This record gives sequence, structure tokens and C-alpha cells, in this order.
Amino acid sequence: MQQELKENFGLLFEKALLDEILEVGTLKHIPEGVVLMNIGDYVKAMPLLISGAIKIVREDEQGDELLLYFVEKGNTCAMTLSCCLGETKSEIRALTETDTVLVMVPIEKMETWAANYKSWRKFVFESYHNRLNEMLATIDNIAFLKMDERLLNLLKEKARIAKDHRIRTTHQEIAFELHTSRVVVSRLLKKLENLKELTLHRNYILLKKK
Amino acid sequence: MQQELKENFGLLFEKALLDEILEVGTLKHIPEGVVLMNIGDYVKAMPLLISGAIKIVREDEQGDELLLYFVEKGNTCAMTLSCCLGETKSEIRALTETDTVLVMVPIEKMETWAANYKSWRKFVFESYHNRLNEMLATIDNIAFLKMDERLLNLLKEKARIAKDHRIRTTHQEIAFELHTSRVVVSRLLKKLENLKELTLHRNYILLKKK
DNA sequence: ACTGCTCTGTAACCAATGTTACTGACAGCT
DNA sequence: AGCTGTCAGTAACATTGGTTACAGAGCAGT
Repeated sequence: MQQELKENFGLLFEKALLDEILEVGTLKHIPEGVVLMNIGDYVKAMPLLISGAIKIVREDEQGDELLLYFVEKGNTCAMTLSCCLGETKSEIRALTETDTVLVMVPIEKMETWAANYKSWRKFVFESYHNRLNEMLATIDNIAFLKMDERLLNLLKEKARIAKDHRIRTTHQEIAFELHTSRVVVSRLLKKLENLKELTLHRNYILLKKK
Repeated sequence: MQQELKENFGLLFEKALLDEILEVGTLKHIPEGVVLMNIGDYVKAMPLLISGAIKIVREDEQGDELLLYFVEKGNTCAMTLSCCLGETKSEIRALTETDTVLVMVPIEKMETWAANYKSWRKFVFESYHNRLNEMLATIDNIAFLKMDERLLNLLKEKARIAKDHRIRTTHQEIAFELHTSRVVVSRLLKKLENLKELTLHRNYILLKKK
């Protein structure tokens, strides 16, 4: 664990803090598609991402879904932070988008570290900053872009995160993430294929490198 | 100033912190419709709201607008916090929705207070928490609701904030806030009037109390 | 080959929203 | 009163996206 922590958080945290994290944190390997937190859950630990990516999803009462953003290595989920501090229920669902390695830290440490380590305060504030910006980007996408642009953005993001232009997914899954219907996704994907942006296959989409 | 601070932040902050705020903060009265911060601005002070409300607006490259949320008394703008800490440009515009009273605090104090006062850390974290939740609510509105529901929600929110069922505004202004067109707003307002939710007048809308 | 399941393609239609264009109502000013 | 600018109402039409329904392709199991 020491190795992984050092590589991803070594520049962020001072030695003493790294030692404390090593002491109380636990390293976990999690495969793709596992739900880490669900809506209504109470949170007891905070994840520090070593590798992989976590997908953050919103859901309303009718069960309508919407992808909010992805969390990547060197980051943590500010929603979790937010829940920990407020001791409120989670408003979102978090699940692994790819195979993921992370360090879980018990939330009791948060306040102590915030008081004692400047680097921890910086990290937490920056996480919030990043999350607010991700949310802003999400709002921009929903409010200002049309479905075909949102679709293309999502595919590019997925390719970047999985480091693979071959995106393994179904039209239905994309439809959930964009909060639209499968038929609409198929229609727009076909349009994008005609525009030579990608090629369609069963269970995967090949995005053209540009 | 002492009086105002005590009333709105007295329960939040310990005595020593209140004294420090009194020392470096300046009290300001600002009329409705003044732009406090614009997109691209660098931020040098943080506002603590005593009374009134600030409207936070997003704008894309084409100049398309969208209302994000309102900040009310006892709160601060987490976007500002975020900008201060990151020393980045503002991503949003902030303007007074009503006449507003606030205390401006220079941002240099932020890190010192975060290190020394538990209540300040709590306040900052809670601000972030609130802002993230506001953003979530905004996303819910845009993604899951139809225009007529968004419109009605906006009107209710405006009435609540101004403490007045007589909402002084034009259809065009509402159109900007919801990022739609004036014609659509007029159409839907007429529909809501037929449903006895409100009555329409020149330059104001009378919302029915329910 | 046959069955069953999931995934994709497509047509036809509908609902919501956006656009353009024109009208009159109202208020302020001279 | 007459002129001017802003605001609101409405019709006609275009576009986008959502819905329903159905057919066929691919794949696994028997």
C-alpha cells in the first residue's frame, strides 16, 4: 500500500500525514460495475483513488437516472466528504466504471487531519473545487448542448477514462446515463456513424481517433 | 456591524472569530441588480450574507444564460471560496436579486482561520455542502422536469426569496434564467394563469398563495 | 438445427420546445 | 393627443426528442 499511496498522493501530503493514512487506511481492489455507495446510504469511510474510475449517478423518485461525472485517480468523492461532515444520507450512487484500486479512510480522522495538516485542508478544498467544477460542466452539457453533442462528449469521456477507443457498452446503458431513451441513442449513434465519427458493433462502439 | 454579525453568525462562530471578522470585515449595503462578480473576474474578498439574496448565473461562450441558484442570509458563496483557494477566475456571475446587506472579508484570512477555528472549518465545509446540494437540485430541475414545472418552481423560489407573491419581472428575464425563449415563457405563463396558479400583469406576476 | 435472450435498426407517430413574425397594450415624454 | 420604446399575446411552423411497435442480427445453450 505504501508504494501506491506514495505514487499518487506523495506530492500532495506531508510525510506525517502519509504515515497516518498508512496506519488507518485499507487498500482495496474492486472490479468494474460494483456499487460503492447507494442513494440513502450513510457513509463511514472515504475513498482515495489510486487507479481506475468511479461513476457518480443521480436518480430521481421515478427511478430516472443521470450520469453526473467521473472521479479519477488522485481524487476523492466530494459528495462523500459532504455526507460525512453533514452526517446526512447520500444523494447519489457511486459505482466503479473500470477496475479500481483505492484506499479507504475512516471518516473520524477527517476533522483531526483538517485541524492538523495544511496539506489535508488543501486536498479537501481542492476536491470540493473540482467537484463543483465537474457539476458546472455537467450543467453546461445538459443545459446548453443538444443530445448528439452530449452523446459524443460522453463517448469521448468514456474512451479517455478507460484509455480505450473501443467502448464496451450498450445503447441502453448510454440512454440511462444521458437520461433519454434507447431508440434516441441508436438513432443519434447511427447519425454519428454516417458522419464517420465512429463505427457501431454489437456490445461496443469504436470511436475514431482525431 | 457588530449587531448584524451577531444576529446572523453569532450561533455559528465562536467569540474570538467574531472579533477577528469585526476587525477586518467591512459592512456593505447593496441595492438590487448590482453585479458583484463577473465571469473571468479574480476574487479578493468573500461575502457573508446578512440579509437579501444573491443570484448566481452561468453563461456559455455564446452568451446563453442559466440561473444556477440563490445564496441567502447566513450563507456565503462557495464558488467564491473555491475561486479564492484555487486563485482561479470566476466561472459564474453573481448579482443581487434583492437589496442586500453583507460583510466582505479579505481572502487572506481564510487559511489562517481554517487552521485556527473549528467553527470556521465547519462553516466552510457546510457552505460547500449546501452549494453542492443546490447544484444537484438545479441539475434535477433541468434534467428531470419539463419547462412548465421549472417555470413554476422558479416563480415560487422568487416569491419566497423576495417575501412577496407579487413578482416584479418580465417574461424575457425569466426566459434568460431558464435558458429558453420569451415566447415559450409567455405561452406557459398563460397556461398557468388558466390553471389559476397565478395572474399576469405588466411587469409583474401575482402568484396564488396555496 | 431449434430456442430463447439480448442487442440493434428503423418506421411512424406524438409531444414539447424553439423560431419567426406580427399585433396591440401600456407607460413615459413632449 | 401623438410618438416612442418596452412588454405581452398569439399564430404558424420547424425541430428535437420521446414513444410504440416490430423485425432481424448475434450469441449461448441444448
